Amino acid sequence: MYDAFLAVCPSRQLLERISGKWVVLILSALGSGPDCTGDPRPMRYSELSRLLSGVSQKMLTQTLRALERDGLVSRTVTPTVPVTVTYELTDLGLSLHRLMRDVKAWAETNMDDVAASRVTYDEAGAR
Amino acid sequence: MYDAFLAVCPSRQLLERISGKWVVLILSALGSGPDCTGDPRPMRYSELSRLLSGVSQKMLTQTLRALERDGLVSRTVTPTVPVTVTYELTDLGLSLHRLMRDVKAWAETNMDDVAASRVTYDEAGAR
DNA sequence: GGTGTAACTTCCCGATGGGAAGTAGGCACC
DNA sequence: GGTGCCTACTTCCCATCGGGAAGTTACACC
Repeated sequence: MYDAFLAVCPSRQLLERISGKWVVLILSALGSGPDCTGDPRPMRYSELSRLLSGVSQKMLTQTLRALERDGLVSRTVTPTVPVTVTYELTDLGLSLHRLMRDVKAWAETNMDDVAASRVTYDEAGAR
Repeated sequence: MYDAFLAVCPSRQLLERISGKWVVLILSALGSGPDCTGDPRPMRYSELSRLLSGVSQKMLTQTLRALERDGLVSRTVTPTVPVTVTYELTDLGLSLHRLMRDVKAWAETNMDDVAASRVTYDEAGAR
Protein backbone atom coordinates (compact mmCIF):
# COMPACT_ATOMS: atom_id res chain seq x y z
CA MET A 1 0.00 0.00 0.00
CA TYR A 2 2.54 2.60 1.12
CA ASP A 3 6.11 2.61 -0.16
CA ALA A 4 8.72 4.85 1.44
CA PHE A 5 10.99 4.49 -1.59
CA LEU A 6 8.62 6.81 -3.44
CA ALA A 7 9.25 10.49 -2.79
CA VAL A 8 5.57 11.34 -3.01
CA CYS A 9 4.35 8.62 -0.65
CA PRO A 10 3.15 9.90 2.75
CA SER A 11 5.20 7.17 4.43
CA ARG A 12 8.33 8.84 3.04
CA GLN A 13 7.50 12.01 4.99
CA LEU A 14 6.83 9.93 8.07
CA LEU A 15 10.18 8.20 7.64
CA GLU A 16 11.89 11.59 7.39
CA ARG A 17 10.17 12.60 10.60
CA ILE A 18 11.14 9.54 12.64
CA SER A 19 14.66 9.24 11.26
CA GLY A 20 16.77 11.77 13.07
CA LYS A 21 18.99 11.62 16.09
CA TRP A 22 16.70 13.49 18.46
CA VAL A 23 13.70 11.31 17.68
CA VAL A 24 15.77 8.18 18.26
CA LEU A 25 17.13 9.53 21.54
CA ILE A 26 13.84 10.89 22.86
CA LEU A 27 11.92 7.72 22.10
CA SER A 28 14.71 5.62 23.58
CA ALA A 29 14.74 7.72 26.71
CA LEU A 30 10.99 7.73 27.26
CA GLY A 31 10.87 3.97 27.10
CA SER A 32 13.16 3.51 30.06
CA GLY A 33 15.56 5.08 32.50
CA PRO A 34 18.90 6.68 31.72
CA ASP A 35 20.46 3.27 31.15
CA CYS A 36 17.63 2.39 28.82
CA THR A 37 16.90 -0.87 30.60
CA GLY A 38 13.80 -0.09 32.61
CA ASP A 39 10.12 0.03 31.73
CA PRO A 40 8.48 2.89 29.86
CA ARG A 41 7.67 5.79 32.14
CA PRO A 42 6.68 9.42 31.85
CA MET A 43 9.48 11.94 31.97
CA ARG A 44 9.57 15.67 32.60
CA TYR A 45 10.80 18.18 30.07
CA SER A 46 13.70 19.12 32.30
CA GLU A 47 14.57 15.48 32.88
CA LEU A 48 14.76 14.82 29.15
CA SER A 49 16.77 17.98 28.72
CA ARG A 50 19.30 16.75 31.23
CA LEU A 51 19.46 13.18 29.92
CA LEU A 52 19.90 14.07 26.25
CA SER A 53 23.07 16.04 26.63
CA GLY A 54 23.61 18.59 23.89
CA VAL A 55 19.99 18.99 22.89
CA SER A 56 18.89 22.60 22.52
CA GLN A 57 15.65 23.67 24.16
CA LYS A 58 14.36 24.61 20.74
CA MET A 59 14.97 21.18 19.22
CA LEU A 60 13.63 19.35 22.28
CA THR A 61 10.40 21.33 22.25
CA GLN A 62 10.08 21.10 18.48
CA THR A 63 10.70 17.36 18.34
CA LEU A 64 8.36 16.62 21.24
CA ARG A 65 5.61 18.66 19.57
CA ALA A 66 6.03 16.73 16.34
CA LEU A 67 5.93 13.42 18.19
CA GLU A 68 2.82 14.55 20.03
CA ARG A 69 1.13 15.58 16.80
CA ASP A 70 1.95 12.20 15.30
CA GLY A 71 0.44 10.44 18.30
CA LEU A 72 3.69 8.91 19.54
CA VAL A 73 3.86 10.73 22.86
CA SER A 74 1.27 12.38 25.07
CA ARG A 75 1.88 15.71 26.80
CA THR A 76 0.48 16.36 30.26
CA VAL A 77 0.58 19.71 32.05
CA THR A 78 0.32 19.61 35.84
CA PRO A 79 -0.51 23.00 37.39
CA THR A 80 2.06 22.86 40.15
CA VAL A 81 4.29 25.81 40.65
CA PRO A 82 6.17 26.19 38.50
CA VAL A 83 4.19 24.13 36.01
CA THR A 84 5.29 20.55 35.43
CA VAL A 85 5.05 19.08 31.95
CA THR A 86 5.45 15.35 31.48
CA TYR A 87 5.75 13.33 28.29
CA GLU A 88 4.76 9.70 28.01
CA LEU A 89 4.81 7.14 25.22
CA THR A 90 1.48 6.19 23.69
CA ASP A 91 0.89 2.61 22.53
CA LEU A 92 1.91 3.68 19.05
CA GLY A 93 5.02 5.35 20.40
CA LEU A 94 5.85 2.25 22.39
CA SER A 95 5.89 0.14 19.24
CA LEU A 96 8.41 2.51 17.67
CA HIS A 97 10.35 2.80 20.90
CA ARG A 98 11.41 -0.84 20.64
CA LEU A 99 12.96 -0.20 17.23
CA MET A 100 14.62 3.03 18.30
CA ARG A 101 16.12 1.44 21.37
CA ASP A 102 17.59 -1.25 19.14
CA VAL A 103 19.07 1.38 16.83
CA LYS A 104 20.66 3.19 19.75
CA ALA A 105 21.94 -0.11 21.14
CA TRP A 106 23.33 -1.04 17.70
CA ALA A 107 25.35 2.17 17.60
CA GLU A 108 26.75 1.48 21.04
CA THR A 109 27.63 -2.18 20.50
CA ASN A 110 29.10 -1.73 17.02
CA MET A 111 31.03 1.45 17.71
CA ASP A 112 34.36 -0.36 17.92
CA ASP A 113 33.93 -2.15 14.60
CA VAL A 114 32.97 1.08 12.87
CA ALA A 115 35.88 2.97 14.40
CA ALA A 116 38.27 0.26 13.20
CA SER A 117 36.80 0.43 9.72
CA ARG A 118 37.25 4.19 9.62
CA VAL A 119 40.91 3.92 10.49
CA THR A 120 41.46 1.38 7.72
CA TYR A 121 39.53 3.50 5.20
CA ASP A 122 41.37 6.69 6.06
CA GLU A 123 44.77 5.01 5.90
CA ALA A 124 43.97 3.57 2.48
CA GLY A 125 42.89 7.01 1.27
CA ALA A 126 46.11 8.64 2.49
CA ARG A 127 48.16 6.37 0.24
CA MET B 1 30.74 1.26 27.90
CA TYR B 2 29.35 3.62 25.26
CA ASP B 3 26.30 5.78 25.87
CA ALA B 4 24.66 7.64 23.00
CA PHE B 5 22.85 9.93 25.46
CA LEU B 6 26.19 11.66 26.07
CA ALA B 7 27.03 14.30 23.48
CA VAL B 8 30.74 13.55 23.68
CA CYS B 9 30.42 9.77 23.30
CA PRO B 10 31.60 8.42 19.92
CA SER B 11 28.43 6.34 19.72
CA ARG B 12 26.46 9.60 19.61
CA GLN B 13 28.27 10.59 16.40
CA LEU B 14 27.62 7.12 15.00
CA LEU B 15 23.94 7.45 15.86
CA GLU B 16 23.81 10.80 14.07
CA ARG B 17 25.38 9.15 11.06
CA ILE B 18 22.99 6.20 10.84
CA SER B 19 19.86 8.13 11.72
CA GLY B 20 18.78 9.92 8.61
CA LYS B 21 16.32 9.11 5.88
CA TRP B 22 18.88 8.31 3.19
CA VAL B 23 20.78 5.87 5.36
CA VAL B 24 17.55 4.10 6.26
CA LEU B 25 16.46 3.92 2.63
CA ILE B 26 19.84 2.88 1.23
CA LEU B 27 20.36 0.13 3.78
CA SER B 28 16.79 -1.06 3.30
CA ALA B 29 17.25 -1.14 -0.45
CA LEU B 30 20.56 -2.97 -0.44
CA GLY B 31 19.15 -5.71 1.69
CA SER B 32 16.50 -6.68 -0.82
CA GLY B 33 14.65 -5.81 -3.97
CA PRO B 34 12.37 -2.83 -4.57
CA ASP B 35 9.64 -4.45 -2.48
CA CYS B 36 12.14 -5.04 0.29
CA THR B 37 11.23 -8.71 0.59
CA GLY B 38 14.13 -10.46 -1.13
CA ASP B 39 17.60 -11.40 -0.01
CA PRO B 40 20.49 -8.97 0.25
CA ARG B 41 22.15 -8.36 -3.08
CA PRO B 42 24.59 -5.93 -4.64
CA MET B 43 23.09 -2.97 -6.44
CA ARG B 44 24.49 -0.51 -8.92
CA TYR B 45 24.70 3.21 -8.28
CA SER B 46 22.19 3.91 -11.02
CA GLU B 47 19.84 1.26 -9.70
CA LEU B 48 19.85 2.82 -6.24
CA SER B 49 19.39 6.23 -7.79
CA ARG B 50 16.27 5.03 -9.59
CA LEU B 51 14.83 3.13 -6.62
CA LEU B 52 15.26 5.92 -4.07
CA SER B 53 13.16 8.49 -5.83
CA GLY B 54 14.04 12.05 -4.95
CA VAL B 55 17.62 11.40 -3.87
CA SER B 56 20.15 13.83 -5.34
CA GLN B 57 23.33 12.41 -6.86
CA LYS B 58 25.29 14.40 -4.32
CA MET B 59 23.50 12.91 -1.32
CA LEU B 60 23.58 9.39 -2.74
CA THR B 61 27.32 9.53 -3.33
CA GLN B 62 27.99 11.23 -0.03
CA THR B 63 25.89 8.79 1.99
CA LEU B 64 27.35 5.73 0.24
CA ARG B 65 30.87 7.01 0.91
CA ALA B 66 30.11 7.46 4.58
CA LEU B 67 28.61 3.98 4.79
CA GLU B 68 31.65 2.56 3.06
CA ARG B 69 34.01 4.34 5.43
CA ASP B 70 32.05 2.98 8.37
CA GLY B 71 32.32 -0.54 6.98
CA LEU B 72 28.61 -1.02 6.34
CA VAL B 73 28.79 -1.35 2.58
CA SER B 74 31.53 -2.36 0.18
CA ARG B 75 32.13 -0.55 -3.09
CA THR B 76 33.24 -2.45 -6.17
CA VAL B 77 34.33 -0.83 -9.41
CA THR B 78 34.11 -2.98 -12.55
CA PRO B 79 36.10 -1.52 -15.45
CA THR B 80 33.45 -1.93 -18.10
CA VAL B 81 32.65 1.04 -20.24
CA PRO B 82 31.27 3.14 -18.85
CA VAL B 83 32.43 1.94 -15.45
CA THR B 84 30.06 -0.06 -13.31
CA VAL B 85 30.04 0.55 -9.58
CA THR B 86 28.20 -1.83 -7.29
CA TYR B 87 27.48 -1.52 -3.59
CA GLU B 88 26.91 -4.47 -1.31
CA LEU B 89 26.14 -4.88 2.37
CA THR B 90 28.95 -6.13 4.58
CA ASP B 91 28.15 -8.41 7.50
CA LEU B 92 28.12 -5.36 9.73
CA GLY B 93 25.81 -3.56 7.32
CA LEU B 94 23.54 -6.58 7.19
CA SER B 95 23.04 -6.45 10.95
CA LEU B 96 21.94 -2.83 10.69
CA HIS B 97 19.90 -3.52 7.59
CA ARG B 98 17.48 -5.65 9.59
CA LEU B 99 16.77 -2.73 11.92
CA MET B 100 16.47 -0.22 9.10
CA ARG B 101 14.07 -2.43 7.19
CA ASP B 102 11.91 -2.62 10.29
CA VAL B 103 11.95 1.16 10.66
CA LYS B 104 10.90 1.61 7.04
CA ALA B 105 8.20 -1.04 7.48
CA TRP B 106 7.01 0.67 10.68
CA ALA B 107 6.52 3.94 8.81
CA GLU B 108 4.54 2.18 6.11
CA THR B 109 2.32 0.11 8.40
CA ASN B 110 1.59 2.90 10.90
CA MET B 111 1.09 5.69 8.39
CA ASP B 112 -2.69 5.61 8.75
CA ASP B 113 -2.63 5.86 12.54
CA VAL B 114 -0.20 8.77 12.41
CA ALA B 115 -2.26 10.56 9.75
CA ALA B 116 -5.36 10.17 11.90
CA SER B 117 -3.54 11.53 14.93
CA ARG B 118 -2.38 14.56 12.94
CA VAL B 119 -5.91 15.39 11.90
CA THR B 120 -7.10 15.20 15.51
CA TYR B 121 -4.18 17.32 16.74
CA ASP B 122 -4.64 20.00 14.09
CA GLU B 123 -8.37 20.21 14.70
CA ALA B 124 -7.83 20.64 18.42
CA GLY B 125 -5.29 23.37 17.74
CA ALA B 126 -7.68 25.24 15.45
CA ARG B 127 -10.19 25.59 18.27
C1' DG C 1 36.06 14.58 -34.15
C1' DG C 2 31.46 14.45 -32.20
C1' DT C 3 28.21 11.89 -29.28
C1' DG C 4 26.66 9.01 -25.46
C1' DT C 5 26.71 6.98 -20.86
C1' DA C 6 27.90 5.98 -15.73
C1' DA C 7 29.41 7.81 -11.84
C1' DC C 8 30.60 11.27 -9.79
C1' DT C 9 32.00 16.57 -8.43
C1' DT C 10 31.33 21.42 -7.95
C1' DC C 11 28.75 25.57 -7.29
C1' DC C 12 24.97 28.21 -5.67
C1' DC C 13 21.14 29.04 -2.84
C1' DG C 14 17.28 28.17 0.21
C1' DA C 15 16.10 25.42 4.31
C1' DT C 16 17.37 23.63 8.73
C1' DG C 17 19.56 23.23 13.27
C1' DG C 18 22.25 25.26 17.19
C1' DG C 19 23.16 29.09 20.67
C1' DA C 20 21.78 32.53 23.26
C1' DA C 21 18.72 35.65 24.91
C1' DG C 22 13.92 36.88 25.86
C1' DT C 23 9.01 35.59 27.72
C1' DA C 24 5.00 34.12 30.92
C1' DG C 25 3.17 33.45 35.21
C1' DG C 26 2.93 32.29 39.85
C1' DC C 27 5.01 32.26 44.39
C1' DA C 28 8.48 33.34 47.91
C1' DC C 29 11.41 36.34 50.19
C1' DC C 30 12.55 40.72 52.27
C1' DG D 1 4.84 45.38 47.00
C1' DG D 2 8.63 45.01 44.23
C1' DT D 3 12.38 42.01 43.08
C1' DG D 4 13.83 37.59 41.93
C1' DC D 5 13.50 32.72 40.67
C1' DC D 6 11.81 28.64 38.47
C1' DT D 7 10.01 25.71 34.46
C1' DA D 8 8.90 25.45 30.02
C1' DC D 9 8.98 27.42 26.27
C1' DT D 10 9.71 31.15 22.06
C1' DT D 11 12.30 34.18 19.14
C1' DC D 12 16.24 35.84 16.68
C1' DC D 13 20.48 35.31 14.35
C1' DC D 14 23.86 32.84 12.06
C1' DA D 15 26.51 28.74 10.44
C1' DT D 16 25.93 24.46 8.40
C1' DC D 17 23.53 21.27 5.46
C1' DG D 18 20.78 19.46 1.63
C1' DG D 19 18.73 19.97 -3.09
C1' DG D 20 19.21 21.30 -8.10
C1' DA D 21 21.64 21.77 -11.92
C1' DA D 22 25.56 22.04 -14.56
C1' DG D 23 30.34 20.46 -15.29
C1' DT D 24 33.92 16.42 -15.46
C1' DT D 25 36.25 12.07 -16.78
C1' DA D 26 37.05 8.10 -19.45
C1' DC D 27 36.32 5.29 -23.26
C1' DA D 28 33.75 3.22 -27.14
C1' DC D 29 31.03 3.80 -31.13
C1' DC D 30 29.77 6.29 -35.40
